[in-house]
Amino acid sequence: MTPSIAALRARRLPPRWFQRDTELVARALIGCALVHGARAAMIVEAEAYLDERDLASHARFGPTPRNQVMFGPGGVTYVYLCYGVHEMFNVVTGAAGTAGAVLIRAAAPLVGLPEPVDDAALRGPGKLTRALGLSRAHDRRPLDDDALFIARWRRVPAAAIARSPRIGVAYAGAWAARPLRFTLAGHPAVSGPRGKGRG
DNA sequence: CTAAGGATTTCT
DNA sequence: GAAATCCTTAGC
Repeated sequence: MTPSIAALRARRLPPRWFQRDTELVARALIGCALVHGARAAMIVEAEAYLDERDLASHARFGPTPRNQVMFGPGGVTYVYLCYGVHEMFNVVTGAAGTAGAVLIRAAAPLVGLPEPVDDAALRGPGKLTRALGLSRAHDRRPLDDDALFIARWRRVPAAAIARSPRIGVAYAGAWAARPLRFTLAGHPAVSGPRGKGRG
């Protein structure tokens, strides 16, 4: 079943939707559609990155030129380059003055993706941004934009969502173990460990 | 397993 | 300024 971009636009989530607790938003993003231009994909994996206390978060050093948007109000993008190679797409969360963002790590193809499309095409944060045509050019953009937004799509029951430690943050001490990664359990597009379920 | 790759942040 | 670090991926 493939939705139209127009139908997704009608279901667009407003800025206020993102201006809530980061962990709550990360979980609620599973099953939503990330839309850029004519391309859309269903989010199946997302990680919460919290405020200054979270030693895995970019916010851990306080506001800097790069991460400053994390300290503003939710509902805007935060895109940065990692390992000199990969663009990482995040959504800023929470109220102004409280740092927080959610990293979108994997999605399942919905519409408009360049062929061939398979589950691996958007599995992993770097591949996801490449497939959707997102880059740092899209940093700090409002998410209620006509061409870049997130829409309510599939309703996901609580039992279908798995929690696990975040990927690639082993340096963060005790924070590395916290279950701030949310996945659609067993979905083939989820990167790394796929959580509970048959897979 | 490791190299690539460029920017960010923290050090001297 | 210099050096270490980094929310990864593809390719030996």
